[in-house]
Amino acid sequence: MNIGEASKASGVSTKMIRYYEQIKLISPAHRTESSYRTYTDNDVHTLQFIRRARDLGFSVEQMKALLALWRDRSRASADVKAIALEHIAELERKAAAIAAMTKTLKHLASHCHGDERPDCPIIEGFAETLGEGPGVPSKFGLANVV
Amino acid sequence: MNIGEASKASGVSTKMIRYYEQIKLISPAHRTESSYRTYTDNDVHTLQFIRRARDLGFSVEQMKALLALWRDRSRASADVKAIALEHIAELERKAAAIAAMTKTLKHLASHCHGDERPDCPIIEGFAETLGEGPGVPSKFGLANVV
DNA sequence: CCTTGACCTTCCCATCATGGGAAGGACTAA
DNA sequence: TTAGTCCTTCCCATGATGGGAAGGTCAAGG
Repeated sequence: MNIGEASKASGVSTKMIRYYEQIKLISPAHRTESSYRTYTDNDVHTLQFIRRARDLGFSVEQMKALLALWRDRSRASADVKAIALEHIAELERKAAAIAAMTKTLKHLASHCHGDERPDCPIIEGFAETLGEGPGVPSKFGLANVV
Repeated sequence: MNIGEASKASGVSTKMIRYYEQIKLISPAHRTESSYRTYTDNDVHTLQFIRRARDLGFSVEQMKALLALWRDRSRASADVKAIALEHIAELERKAAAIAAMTKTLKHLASHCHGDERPDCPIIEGFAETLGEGPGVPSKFGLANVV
């Protein structure tokens, strides 16, 4: 089948299928004489696998590892579980960061009248020095999580 | 003061200060004769404002709006609150998406022995057709949230 | 047989916020 | 004066995704 049909069958856009091929997440599709990509049911199966992993938030790198483990029938289930647990930890870290932001914002918002008057604890909270000193010089601040 | 000092004082990297100037989030810094950027305490205050808003997950666009409201002493607190509430809603949407992924993954992982044996419900869960049909053709799948 | 429309191809660009690094100029302390 | 640290601009990379242009291919219907 053509790339469009494979896309519909797998739920992965044609753009992404070509991209996944380019970055070698999947092997190059067979081509017709006129260089159209063709896909087998097996290829679609792989694409579905990718879509499900992606929908669970796995990165391309993690999916590469998962695909390799999927194909390796003799691998230990512990190998798969390790990737999953690591990803769960990552998700929980992000959830915690989001929860912290939400909590702070809700706190500020709850003290804001939200009417026509100008005084607003939210914006004052951003403006006031809260004794934090120099900010976290981290490569990955809270913002990257959102 | 120079950009390096302003960076340390505000917690915003020099790279980002220049970037924020470029995209007009902040106004162009004054320059010395040798075209070094110089910053006043007031400029640093603005940068701190930006850093705090950023740490709470606001986008550059939202920060533009917040800065304008900050400077406008006659604006209604409702205007600020609206932005904050919208952002809270966005954060909660992301938190929900992450929670859904985490739940699914934990469920799969809990049924995986995690030993040397090859059978693994996690990877089988990705591989099996679960009757989902064509995937969500959305521009923004779950994955974008992470 | 030819046209039309839907598909396919590759290539380049944009997103968002951030950092890396190179090449070269400016300043400061010894 | 020299060494070292700062500054400047410019270009490139990230990750996963989409948009769109320019042009080739294919199938159905007149």
